[in-house]
Amino acid sequence: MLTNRQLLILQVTVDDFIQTAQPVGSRQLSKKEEVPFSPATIRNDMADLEDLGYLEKTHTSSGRIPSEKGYRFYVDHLLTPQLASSDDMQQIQSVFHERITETEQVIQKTAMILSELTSYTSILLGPDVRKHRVKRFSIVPLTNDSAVAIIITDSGHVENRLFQLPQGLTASDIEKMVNILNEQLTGVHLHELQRVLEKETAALLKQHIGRYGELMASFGAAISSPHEEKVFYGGKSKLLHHPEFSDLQKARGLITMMDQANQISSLFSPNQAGIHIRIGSENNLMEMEDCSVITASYTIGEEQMGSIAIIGPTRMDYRRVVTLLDVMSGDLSRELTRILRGSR
Amino acid sequence: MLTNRQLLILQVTVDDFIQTAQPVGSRQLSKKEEVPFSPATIRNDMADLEDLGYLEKTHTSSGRIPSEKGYRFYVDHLLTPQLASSDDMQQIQSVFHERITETEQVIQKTAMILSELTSYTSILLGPDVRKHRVKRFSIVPLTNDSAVAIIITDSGHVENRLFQLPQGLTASDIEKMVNILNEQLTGVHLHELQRVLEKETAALLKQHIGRYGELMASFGAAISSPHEEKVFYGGKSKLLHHPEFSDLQKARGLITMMDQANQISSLFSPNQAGIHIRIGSENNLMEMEDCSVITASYTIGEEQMGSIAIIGPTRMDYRRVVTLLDVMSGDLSRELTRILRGSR
DNA sequence: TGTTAGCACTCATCACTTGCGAGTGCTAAT
DNA sequence: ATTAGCACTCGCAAGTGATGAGTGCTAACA
Repeated sequence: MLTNRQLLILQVTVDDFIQTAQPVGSRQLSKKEEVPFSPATIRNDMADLEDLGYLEKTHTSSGRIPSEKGYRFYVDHLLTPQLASSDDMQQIQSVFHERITETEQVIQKTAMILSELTSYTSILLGPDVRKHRVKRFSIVPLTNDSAVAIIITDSGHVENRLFQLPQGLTASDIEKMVNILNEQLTGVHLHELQRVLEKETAALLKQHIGRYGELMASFGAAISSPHEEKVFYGGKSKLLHHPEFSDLQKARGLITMMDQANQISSLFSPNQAGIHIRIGSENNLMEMEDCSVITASYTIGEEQMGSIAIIGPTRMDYRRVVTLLDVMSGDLSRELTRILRGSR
Repeated sequence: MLTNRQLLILQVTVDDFIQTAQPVGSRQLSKKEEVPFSPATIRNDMADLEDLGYLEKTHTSSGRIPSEKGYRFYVDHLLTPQLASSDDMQQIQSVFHERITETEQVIQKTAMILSELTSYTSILLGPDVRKHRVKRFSIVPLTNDSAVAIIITDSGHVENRLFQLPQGLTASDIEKMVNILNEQLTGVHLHELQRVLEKETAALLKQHIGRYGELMASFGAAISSPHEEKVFYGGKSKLLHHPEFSDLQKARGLITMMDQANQISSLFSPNQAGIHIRIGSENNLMEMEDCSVITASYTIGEEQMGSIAIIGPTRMDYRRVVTLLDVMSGDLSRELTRILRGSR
């Protein structure tokens, strides 16, 4: 069990390192008002903390830096909550001042502001489309042999797909088809779409539509091609301004990773409410060794919709980021809910 | 006027520098088969080329590197055309093998392949939506007081906007409105939409729809909020692998620039057909001092739709990139045209 | 007259040394 | 239990010298 003094020293050490990015020495610490002990005393405690695995040295005679375990302890036990400054609050509110005409636009802007406020990189996972329900189907023929299928969801999201029309399909065929689709598929989850279409709706279509086989081949494929979560970034370059990435190797690795959307999703805990912190190797990604990820999620109504994350160096300002994320995810949820569930 | 030997030496120097990224010395050049002259002769010619501004030295006793003027001359006069390798052709074709269900998807994939083939960064400007014409309007109410407006263009592109519904608007009001919009606005260019809506359609709507004022305030704003060209990147991180950007400053500058979409458009010549090359400072952008941009454009039918660009170091493999861009832009145009204009 | 060999000179780069300073661990005194 | 003192460690920056690739110039050569 750690003594009070050890707790204090650990906290101050982490705080100091987060601010300066320099190894923290005992002399330096003892100068601070909060630490009324001599360098020697501090050294002893630091040595203990090192033995316990909370601190590390970069070389035999350097100051200490927090280990991953140190950060973990700091985050779990030493992080005192904090109110967002009114300045920050104002910035956050500004996202919602303009008239909202597109959900994506709001999310993109949220990403930007977050990265601006934190000086780290933000990632927003767009609404998980597969959870949305079909509100309306529509098919618009473009040429003799191609058309675009449009799905509007109850969340106001619009998906569209090109598909080929078989020769000789009439306008009334299409009208019939749209009617059937709307009757049968309204209210179905997008991820259920393919299943329901094949098992239930197919038979009905077959009865009423000419050239059923060809039509379903291209339409079915178009409709069920994956509905993906979009990924929005804010301030990709922000990370590069922190000293831990002045190593070109690491910088490259990070940028490359961010370009590969598939890796990104592994950074998000699968949809738990609340704020989660993953430190360094806890991300299970080589490129993220020196990074921490803090995630939150936003909701529409009661339903979990998407996630917000901030990526920063392990030496990031956890306290500030946690508060900002907390406020931001709350406001975003409230605003989206207001618009899309206002009154039914 | 340059002698034949000087032309040769300039060409070989640029070629060599493009390959090695190292200043080219006279001894080194004289070893090549294509250059049957002694180092001393080469030195004399190089000195002349330097006086003329085509070559530069990094320091008093280093080899020569091409100046911007040197690259410009090389690109304008010494670049012999080249056929794409069948390997490259195959890769390019692969973009179109899958069934195409979304234009954006094809463009995104094009961006990826291009950057993969060149090892530079590619930028594709999506279709310039403002040039498209309205094919169909649709409005889907979400809740009592919000709805989503959908515009389908003749190119199969779908735009959607959220807007507020005034209290007490009936379903039949909306139906009427959609009918009027479709009658009046079909065939109108998207960039003309706001004008036509205000000048011509507004009067008609006013006659038939209750709560006209409130409705038009939110609907009009939603519809006319900018229809932007989307920007697609391929291989943002690719640039960082070239030695000219091992300087963190420059790398940061580039990545930051790429995050600011508004700067990007300035890299594209305003919609000229054919292939254009801008070298270093010709881009009028500080961050791009050490970069060249090669642009081409793609069309749907006869109409200029969007642009393709490759960003590489000034020391980029111009010949290869030009051929690849040429082939790719042609294929992309052909494929998009086939799908969207197949038969009317 | 155009080309080439020879030579003195320049400059970046790398390995090596050295001094400095911040920091440590240990021991003995308080 | 805490602190002062001291010898020791190590990273870092500045300085040194050797190396080699490259140059400009001049004189010889075909």
